[in-house]
Amino acid sequence: MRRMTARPANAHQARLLRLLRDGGPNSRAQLGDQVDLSRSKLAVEVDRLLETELVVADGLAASRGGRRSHNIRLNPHLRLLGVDIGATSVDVAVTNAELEILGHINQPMDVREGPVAVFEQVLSMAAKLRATGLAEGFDGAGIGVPGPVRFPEGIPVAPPIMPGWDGFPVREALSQELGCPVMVDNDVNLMALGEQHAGVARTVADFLCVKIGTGIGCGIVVGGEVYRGTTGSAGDIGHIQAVPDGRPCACGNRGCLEAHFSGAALARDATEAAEQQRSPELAARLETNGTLSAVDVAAAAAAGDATALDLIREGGNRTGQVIAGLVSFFNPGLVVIGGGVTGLGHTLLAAIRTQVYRGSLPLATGNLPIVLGELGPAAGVIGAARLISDHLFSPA
Amino acid sequence: MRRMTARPANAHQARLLRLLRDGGPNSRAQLGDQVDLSRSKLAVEVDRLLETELVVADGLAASRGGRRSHNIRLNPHLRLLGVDIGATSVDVAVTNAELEILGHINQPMDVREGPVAVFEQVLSMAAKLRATGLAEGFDGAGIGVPGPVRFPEGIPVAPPIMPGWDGFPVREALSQELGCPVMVDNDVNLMALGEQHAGVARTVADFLCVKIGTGIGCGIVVGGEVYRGTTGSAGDIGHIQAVPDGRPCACGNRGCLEAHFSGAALARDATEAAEQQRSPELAARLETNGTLSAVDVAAAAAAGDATALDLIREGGNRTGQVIAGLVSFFNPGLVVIGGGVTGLGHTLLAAIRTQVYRGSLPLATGNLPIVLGELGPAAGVIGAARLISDHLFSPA
DNA sequence: CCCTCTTTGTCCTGAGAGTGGAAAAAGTAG
DNA sequence: CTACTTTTTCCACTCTCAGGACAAAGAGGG
Repeated sequence: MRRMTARPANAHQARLLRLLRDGGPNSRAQLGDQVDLSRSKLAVEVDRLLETELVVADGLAASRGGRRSHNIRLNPHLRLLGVDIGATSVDVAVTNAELEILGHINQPMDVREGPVAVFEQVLSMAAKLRATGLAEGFDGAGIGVPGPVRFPEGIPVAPPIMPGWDGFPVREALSQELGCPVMVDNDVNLMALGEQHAGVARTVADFLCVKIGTGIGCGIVVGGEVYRGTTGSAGDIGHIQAVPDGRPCACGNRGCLEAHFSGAALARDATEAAEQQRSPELAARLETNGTLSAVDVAAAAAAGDATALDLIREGGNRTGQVIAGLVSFFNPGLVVIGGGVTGLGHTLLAAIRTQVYRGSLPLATGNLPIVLGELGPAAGVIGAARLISDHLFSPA
Repeated sequence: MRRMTARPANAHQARLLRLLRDGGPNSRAQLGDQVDLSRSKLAVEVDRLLETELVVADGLAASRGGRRSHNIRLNPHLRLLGVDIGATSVDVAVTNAELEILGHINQPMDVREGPVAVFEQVLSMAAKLRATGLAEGFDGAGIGVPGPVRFPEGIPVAPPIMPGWDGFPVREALSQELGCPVMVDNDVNLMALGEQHAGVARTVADFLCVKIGTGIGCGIVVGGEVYRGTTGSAGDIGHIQAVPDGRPCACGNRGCLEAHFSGAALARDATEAAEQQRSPELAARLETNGTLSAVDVAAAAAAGDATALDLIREGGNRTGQVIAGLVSFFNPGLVVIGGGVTGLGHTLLAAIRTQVYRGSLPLATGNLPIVLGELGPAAGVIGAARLISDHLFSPA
C-alpha cells in the first residue's frame, strides 16, 4: 500500500505535528494558545498540513464557551514500527502517530546470530503484526540495538556484545526492506526517549536513564535531547571500574561494573550460590529450570531468601556508587532505573538510593528523584517510535 | 564616561558580532561567505550595526582580485572586564571586544573573607587597570567564582569553600557597582569557555575541562555550550569517591578525589613527607619557605626528587581513574587538564593518560586527546570575558 | 593607456511571510 | 430572544528577504 511520505514544509508545521503527537487531538484555537503565531498564519499552516493528509479533521472540540471548534488530529492511519533488539530477545511494536502501542510482540533471540538472521526475525514479527490488520504498511521505523551506533548513518560501531554487527548498515538495509524511513540508536537512548515521552521523565530537561539488563548502559538527556557523545558511545557505564582489582571482565579490565552486577553477572552469582547450597530457594529453582536468571533471583528474594537479597543489595550498592559519581558530575534532575532487573524492585532501588544520597553532595541530591521506569519493556519500543517520529516531524 | 549600551536587534546581527569577535576584522564580502544571507540583507544589517556603533569601519580589506572592500570590525573602544576569583587569589583582566587581553593583574586573596571584602579588592584592581588608560569604563563584566552558581540569577548556592557567599547576589551587586551588565559562573566553566575560545578546544563540540587547583572541578561542554546541570553543580567531581574507605574529606565522606589529590592535599602530603625526612628536596624548601605548595612539589620533581614524583604520579593515577569513568560516560572529543597544578606538567599528564587509556573502552579513547590547557591563568579571565560577550552579543 | 574580467557595493522589484482588524459563524447563558 | 463569547474566515497592509541589474573599483594583459 502507498504510504504517506509527506514531511512538514517548515518549522511551524513540524512544531504543530509534535504538539499533536504529544497532546493528542486539539482544536485550532488550542494549538494557537501554544504556538505564538497569528490566527491567520496558524490557519494557513494547518490547512497545508490537512492537504498533505498528515493531519485530519476529527469532529468537534469541547466547547470553551463560544463557537464550537473542530478538532485536528494526526492521521490515524499513520503507522510506526518500534523495534527494540536486546541481547537475548526482540520487542517489536506498532504504534500510531501519537505513539500509542497498537500491538506488541516479544520473542527470545540471540543478537550474536548476526544482523541477517535477526532482521529476518524482526521482519517476520512485523509481518505478523501487519497480518492482524493493525497496519497495512509503515510510515517509519525506529530500531534500538544493544551497543554503540554512529547515529547519523545508523551503523553499529565496535559493539562488544554483538560482534557480527560492526559496520553493518542497519539503517540502509532496513529502510530498503521496509520501504520507509528508518532511524537507529542505542537501546538505552531509546529507553530514555520512551520514558521522556510517556513515562516518568515527561517534565525533566536533564536526566539519566540507567538500564540494567544483560549489560549496563545509561541514556543521557541534556536539555530534552539525547546526548550521544563524540563517537556514539556516551553512556557506556558498564565498564566503569566499580571494584578495584575486582573480577575480570570480558573487556580485558578488572572490576567493571558490568562484571559485578548485570543480568548476566547476577545469573552467574545465583547459580554459584545454588551450587554451593548457600540458598535453598535458588537451588530448588536451578533444579527445576536447569538454569537461573535475574527473574529467579527476584522470585527468591520475594520469597525472603537471604542470599538472593544479599546479591541484589550488593549489586545495588555497586551500581549506586557508580551512579553517585555520575550524579556529582552530571547533576541531573532525575535518575530512572530500568531494564530487565527492574523485577528486583525496591530492594535494588533502596540500595542504589542509599549509595547516591550518601555519596553525592546535597546540592546535587537535594531534590533528586531516583525512580524505576514506569513503562517496562514498552519503553524501548515507544522510544524507537518516538525517534523516528522526531525524524519524520522535522522539516525536510 | 557613557558606555555603549546597544545590543543586536536580531539573531543575524548577533551572529555577525560573534563572527567579528572570533575572526577579527572582516570585509562585508568575507562576512557574506560565512552567514548565508543575501548581499542586500547583509548590507542592511551591517549598516544597522554601524549605526549602533557596536562595529566601525576599519580601512581597506586585502584585495581578492576585484574591487577593494572596506573592513568592518568591532568597536575598538569596547572594554570587557574578566574576573576570576580563585580560592586564594584573584585575576582581573581588561579585554577588547575581540577578547584580547589588554591588561591583567593577579593578587593573592582569601575568598573566605566574604563577598564584600573580595569585591572591594576586585573593584580596586579594576580601577587600577582603568587608571593605566586601558579603559574609561566597562561595557560588561564576567565573574568566575570557585563554587556552584545559580546561573540565571548569578548567585552562588551552597559553595563549600566560600561559606559566606551563599545566596549573595553577586550579579546584581557588581552590576550596580560597575554600571554595566554582569554575568557570573563557576570558575571551571569559565576556564572551559576560555580554552574553547582561544585555547586547545577551539574546534571541539563536546569536551571536558578538568581544573585541579585548591579543589577539583570539571567544566562540561556539550554541543559547544557549557552544561551546568539542574542546580548548577554539574562538574563537581572533587567529591567523587576515588579511594574506597580513603581519607576523610571536609564534605563528610571518605575517599573523595579532592581529599587525595588537589592543591591543598598535595601541599599537605608534601609537608608530611618533608617532616618525615622522606624527601630532602622538599625538606629544604620547607625549611626556607616555612610552608609548601604545589609549586614546591613541581620544583622538587623537576629536580628529580623521587618522593615528589611519587606524589604526582599517585595523584595523577587517582585523577585518571576518575576521568576514565567520566570518559566512558560522556565520550568527549577532548579532555583538557588545567588549574594550578599544571605546573606538575607531563609527569601528571602521563599518569592521567595511562589510567584513562587503560580504563576506558577503545571506542571512547581511540581518538581522544588528553592535553594541558594552553592559556594557563588567562583561561579564566578570557572565559569570563567570553561569557559576558556571549550575553551582550545576543538579541535583547 | 585602453580594454576586459573579476569582485564588491547599491538599488530595485516582486514573492512570500506574517500581523491584526473586521465581520461572519456558531455556540452559551439568562 | 438577546447579549456576550469564542472561533473562524477574509482582507488589506507591512516587512523581510532574495536575487537580478547595474554601478563602482580594482587587477592584469597588451
